[in-house]
Amino acid sequence: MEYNHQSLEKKWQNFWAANGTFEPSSNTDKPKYYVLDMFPYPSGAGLHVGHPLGYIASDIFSRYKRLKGFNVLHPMGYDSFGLPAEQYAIQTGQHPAITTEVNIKRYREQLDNIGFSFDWSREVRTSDPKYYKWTQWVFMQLFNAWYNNDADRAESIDTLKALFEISGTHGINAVSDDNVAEFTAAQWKAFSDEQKEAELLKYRLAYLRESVVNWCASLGTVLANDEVINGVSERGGYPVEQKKMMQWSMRITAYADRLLRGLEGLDWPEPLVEMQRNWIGKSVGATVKFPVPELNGNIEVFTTRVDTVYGVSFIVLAPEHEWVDALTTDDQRLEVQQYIDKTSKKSELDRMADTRTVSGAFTGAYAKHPLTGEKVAIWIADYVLAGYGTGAVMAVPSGDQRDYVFAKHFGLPIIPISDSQNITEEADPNKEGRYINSDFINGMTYREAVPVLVAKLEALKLGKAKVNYRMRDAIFGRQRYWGEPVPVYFKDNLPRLIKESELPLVLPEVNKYLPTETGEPPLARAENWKYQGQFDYEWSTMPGWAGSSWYWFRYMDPTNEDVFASKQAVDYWQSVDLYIGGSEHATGHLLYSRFWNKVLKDLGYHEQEEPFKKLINQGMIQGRSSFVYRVLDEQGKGTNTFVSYGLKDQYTTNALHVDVSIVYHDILDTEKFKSFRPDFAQAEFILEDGKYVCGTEVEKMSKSKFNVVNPDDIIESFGADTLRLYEMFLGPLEQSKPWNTNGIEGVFKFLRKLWRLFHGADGNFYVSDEEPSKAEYKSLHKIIKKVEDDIERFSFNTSVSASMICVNELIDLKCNKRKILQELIVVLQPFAPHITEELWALLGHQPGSISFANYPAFNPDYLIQSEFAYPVSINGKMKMNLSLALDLDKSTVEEVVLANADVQRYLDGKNVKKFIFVQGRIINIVV
RNA sequence: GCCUAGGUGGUGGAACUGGUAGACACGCAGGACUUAAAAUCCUGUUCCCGUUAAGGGAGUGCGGGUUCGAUUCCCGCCCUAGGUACCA
Repeated sequence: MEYNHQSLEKKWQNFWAANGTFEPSSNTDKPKYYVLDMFPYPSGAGLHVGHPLGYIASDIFSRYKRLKGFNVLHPMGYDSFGLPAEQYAIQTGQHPAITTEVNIKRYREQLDNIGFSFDWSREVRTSDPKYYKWTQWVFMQLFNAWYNNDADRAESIDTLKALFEISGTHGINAVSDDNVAEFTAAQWKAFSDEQKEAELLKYRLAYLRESVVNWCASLGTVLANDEVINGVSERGGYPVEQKKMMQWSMRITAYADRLLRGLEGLDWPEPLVEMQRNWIGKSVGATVKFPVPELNGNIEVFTTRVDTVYGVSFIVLAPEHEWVDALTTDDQRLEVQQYIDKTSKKSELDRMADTRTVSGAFTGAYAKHPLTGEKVAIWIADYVLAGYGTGAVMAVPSGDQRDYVFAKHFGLPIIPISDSQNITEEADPNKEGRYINSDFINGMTYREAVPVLVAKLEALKLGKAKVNYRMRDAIFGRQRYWGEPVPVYFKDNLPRLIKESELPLVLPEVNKYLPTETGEPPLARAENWKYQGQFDYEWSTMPGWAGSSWYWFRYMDPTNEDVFASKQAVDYWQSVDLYIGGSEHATGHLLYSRFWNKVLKDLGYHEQEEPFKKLINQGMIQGRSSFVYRVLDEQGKGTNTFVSYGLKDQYTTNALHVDVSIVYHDILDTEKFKSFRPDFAQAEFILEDGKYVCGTEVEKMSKSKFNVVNPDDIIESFGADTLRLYEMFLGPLEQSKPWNTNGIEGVFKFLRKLWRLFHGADGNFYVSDEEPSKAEYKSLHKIIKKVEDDIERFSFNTSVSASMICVNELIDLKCNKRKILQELIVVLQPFAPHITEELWALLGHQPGSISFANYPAFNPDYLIQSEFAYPVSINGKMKMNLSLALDLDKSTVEEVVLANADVQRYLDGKNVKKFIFVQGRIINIVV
């Protein structure tokens, strides 16, 4: 029988599904291993060939781990709440649940074709009420928690209430809103229920408060910072403006430092760790207060260079700073007001694009320098951001380039503060010299000055050491329909949780998926949707990241109706050992997941500080578009003639995308092209060498560019095993690369050769029971070692190459020996599961048992010593590698050395006096 | 600007801690089989010189350095991709 991938692959996919082959055993002594993929949003376009890249890699690793004796959890599901389904609903009136269901079905079919070892019995969908019941439950845990800085962990809100009962706010060290009240235990007890709730809300990890948000009018919703790219929405690219709104937020800033520290122990790609570090943006410095006698208060600034405080020659406030109005003198009022008007009109984009122009306005007011007592002018300028630090900076023109430019532009003093500064052209922020013009720190170095200054400011109560973070609390509400309802109702204008027993709070039906006429979110349209028939529910829904911020727990125990996952399951599976997904989630999903994981840990639901131990970012697969060149006539109109790529420069042409499915090795199938579009039916071609050559370009895969390659088509022609191997063979997993079907025949041939190795010319299966030769064992054990090493370091492209070499060698040796092939197919099983299952069964093993066979043990004795290169030193210092010459068993050590040209050259005729051996190897040569 | 990754044949890419650069595959060229084509198999394929060959020279973005030996390590520069940006 010839290699028939179509029947063979279907057969095994059905077998695996029918037998639940990949459900991990619940009762086992095997060590556990949890392999997770970032679950997809099921979009209407279906999968293209780029989507499964990471899934194939994780599947190879999962299968490999099973062969290595692990109890592997490898689940899959759908992140099925999201904007596209809702946009579609708005346009068509179709309920998003229906669209989602259809899309999921299509995804599932496509995924099934590839032969993954997912345990589908554990599938989760974030839009399923049985699932989002627990997303709502997690929200409740966050609502019912506060962050105790002294314990450095979240605690139940009940412990905070208890502390208030005993001593009021005295001694509380919590992460909270800025505007918390101070009160005694007696005052607390005297508070009304509403007052207490209002106060507690300022401490909860999930809280409601008025905040400046990224409002996207086109999408009709607010967006988190990571959903805004360059001032426009990540989805759709619509403009985003700043707006004050009552919003649900998550107090992720409470975890800033733990999120930062936790990065150190993770086996994650360095760029990704770096991205999270930058996002958290820790800066260590100090706050300094500049008294303003007129207002009977202080302007507080944050600085990382408190040592430059004597170089302060003015203060700059953000135009939005709350004191600007009160500070501005009557003389300056007009100018200040004009400046504020001007900057507030600038969009976020303009403000960023325009970083070169210096602008600002003087308020007319002065503050007192905290140490010298001198008058310091107060300015406003839009280079100071209201949202970072205190929204005010102390300007040190000699040490900060922006302050320098500003001072030069407005003619403000520039005070040098260090004997090593050169400030004739620009600011000089170096920390090398000793201070000048700096009163009591004159002559000190940077290291000496900082602690003394901080101590002095603290003694004066005009400053203290402070750590600042760039990360903001995460906005949690979305004014959209297709998301988890927030399990909250309003009583006396204050949010209250519904009871746990009332979960899930099911998404109500609405007549339209748009905001109401009064601008309320779509959920406000739901009729008779009131808690206990009288209280309004929260109308905003949770953001897209809610459901994905804890889903790895649900896979551990997906059908449990009593808890999000049983204690037993959580204790067993612990956390994800290997997580594979794209790096685009660096500052969104991966940060929020770590946050929720830590909260759930603090509240005692599990014991893992981090959810994902090892992370791999697979690269993106781009499309490779093909072009034809239409000749234009003298009026610039398109003719019916198309010129081949190599000759196009002789004509005036315009390039048109042509469907990649009618192009083979960049040669256009001109007949198919004629039926590609009706107006091409009469097309004529100017050929080169009798062929029409297409131009190519690497672009994003998209329908409009006709460069989408559907995995189903590849599987139809070449099979799932070929697709899997080829995706891996394409290059390093982490690297982004364009899809190019051109090379796929190479791996297809490889599988066919493997098949033919077991089959005689008559097409019958045939293996020999003869004892394999030394050379045959060598081939086998080379691949065992190579593939094992490569899988462990996720170098799948090289393991595929090694497999090809091995099969070629066995073909040259005409080896069809049972002992060799049996182990070879186990090694190949993770990559090409279908063909190997078939061969395994043909060898007489129980069907399906290959998935849990033992990975063959590597035996170094089968390899000659030359395979082990090792370094050798000469006279104890020089290192060289003797791998080349040790091939011959008969060689004496002298012969070995003399056979190596490099060694000879180095020895340069000198006599070898002595060889130093350790464990039968030369490690040193003395001359 | 800053951070991170990378730059190797016609193409995708190998070379794991410095040790025969270009594995493996695609493509291309030639050959076998065939009336022919497809499929399959075999041979060759970094570039330059050498009629073939033997042989020689150059070569991993550019310029230096360390080393017996550098794609690999160090210094300076150029380019590409991703991230980030008045963050005080």
